[in-house]
Amino acid sequence: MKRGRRSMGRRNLRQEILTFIARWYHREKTYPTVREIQKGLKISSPSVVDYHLRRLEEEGLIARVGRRSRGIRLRHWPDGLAPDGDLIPIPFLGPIAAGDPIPHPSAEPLAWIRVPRLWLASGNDLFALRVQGSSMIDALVGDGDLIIVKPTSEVEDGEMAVVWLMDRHETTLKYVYREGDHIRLQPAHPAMSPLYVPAEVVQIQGRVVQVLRNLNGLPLPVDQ
Amino acid sequence: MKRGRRSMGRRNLRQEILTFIARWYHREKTYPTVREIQKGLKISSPSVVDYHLRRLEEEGLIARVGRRSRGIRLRHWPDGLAPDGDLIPIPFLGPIAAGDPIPHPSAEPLAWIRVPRLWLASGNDLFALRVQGSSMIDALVGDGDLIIVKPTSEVEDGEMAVVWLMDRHETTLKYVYREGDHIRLQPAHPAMSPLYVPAEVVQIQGRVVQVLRNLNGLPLPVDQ
DNA sequence: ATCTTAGCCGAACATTTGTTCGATGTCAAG
DNA sequence: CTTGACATCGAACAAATGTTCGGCTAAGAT
Repeated sequence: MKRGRRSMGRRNLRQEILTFIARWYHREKTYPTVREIQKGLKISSPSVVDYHLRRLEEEGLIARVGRRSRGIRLRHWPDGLAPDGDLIPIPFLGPIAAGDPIPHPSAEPLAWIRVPRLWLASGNDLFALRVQGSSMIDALVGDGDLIIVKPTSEVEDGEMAVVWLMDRHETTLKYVYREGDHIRLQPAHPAMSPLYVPAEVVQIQGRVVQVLRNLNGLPLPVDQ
Repeated sequence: MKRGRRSMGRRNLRQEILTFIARWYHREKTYPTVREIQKGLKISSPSVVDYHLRRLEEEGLIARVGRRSRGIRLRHWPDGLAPDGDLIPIPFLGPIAAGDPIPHPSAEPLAWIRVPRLWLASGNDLFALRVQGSSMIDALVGDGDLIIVKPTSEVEDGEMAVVWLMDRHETTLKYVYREGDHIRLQPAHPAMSPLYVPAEVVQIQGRVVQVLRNLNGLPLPVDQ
């Protein structure tokens, strides 16, 4: 942006128009007209707005739909103003208890849960499970909590993993630390002591990405 | 000159219009005009559409915004067609630790967190806090967790409340049960024993509606 | 200096769009 | 049959909206 134009206190109308459109969309659930932009930003003439809209369209930041009213569409949303619409559906694979292995990630989902995309770094192959019973309470996960898991067989030290202990036939949630040929499984609850087990008996099933607990009475909407 | 519309299968135009609007909104990210509805449903005149829109407005199913173009708004979405877009912004009021009282609900929010509306029954005056330290671990709430609170001074027996203990100057999260002139404060952790305190020292600050824990590395997006 | 370019301005034009109006059709209840 | 409600129809008006046009300004390039 080496536009010489900026020297004196010039307003950056292009940017203002973009965020105006985004904010309008949030408030009104629809896009503004040219003249609504004009009034909102105290611009003298609709032609000025049109002028900038054409530029923004050339830059690919917006699109315009024919001659229709409210024909502006945002293609790239200003920071922090991306529309709500960004929920990603995550397959819900069922309940999980200490005694059971987790369902295979490719299993047929029983339902879908929608989570704001912003909350999740790794978007792709996540799945959700509902914890049954109090067996995972040392991970601060209670009965009925929903956990979102990224399936993987490798985790970094210090990440919370879904672990299958082959010797005990047991699924638990623990922070994982490699220590030589053993693995330290550290409960999230600070008062609980860690478990040291040989690496061979530990099968990492996935990384716990998120824990959701709803005390509404409502279940987290794992349906339709 | 009579045209069409025999007494055979009367169409339910009201309903058709509603779902047409919803589908249009999904496809176009904006609401249709009267004439777009007319063409889409092959209605002969815009006045017919207007007629039904008025009725739908009387029934409270839609709202219309002045004389503006595309001024229709759906108030009740037909089944299954509600837009994903339904995140509600909740004010984030700051950190909370055992030693501190919670911020006043009307305080200036430090940030906003967006939560799917479906997850929350009581929509209106919720706010979010970030738990600091491990002092609330007997509520299965760890350091860094985000809790969403509905401010109220009354809770039902068995609901998890944000409690201010006046005698100890302490905030905790407990399940609350009234027992005579005492109150039983029950930790979520089943191994922990309950606390019995006189009703006078208990100040209910709110009801805990939701607990969110993110193990991504990312903080839960608590930004504008 | 002149030229060029991005940006601004006001007015006008051409559609699109919301809304009104009087008339007609349909059907069930009285 | 008559009546009244609900629904439809075509046409038109008036407001809104998208778009164009000629001219203007300021600043950098030549």
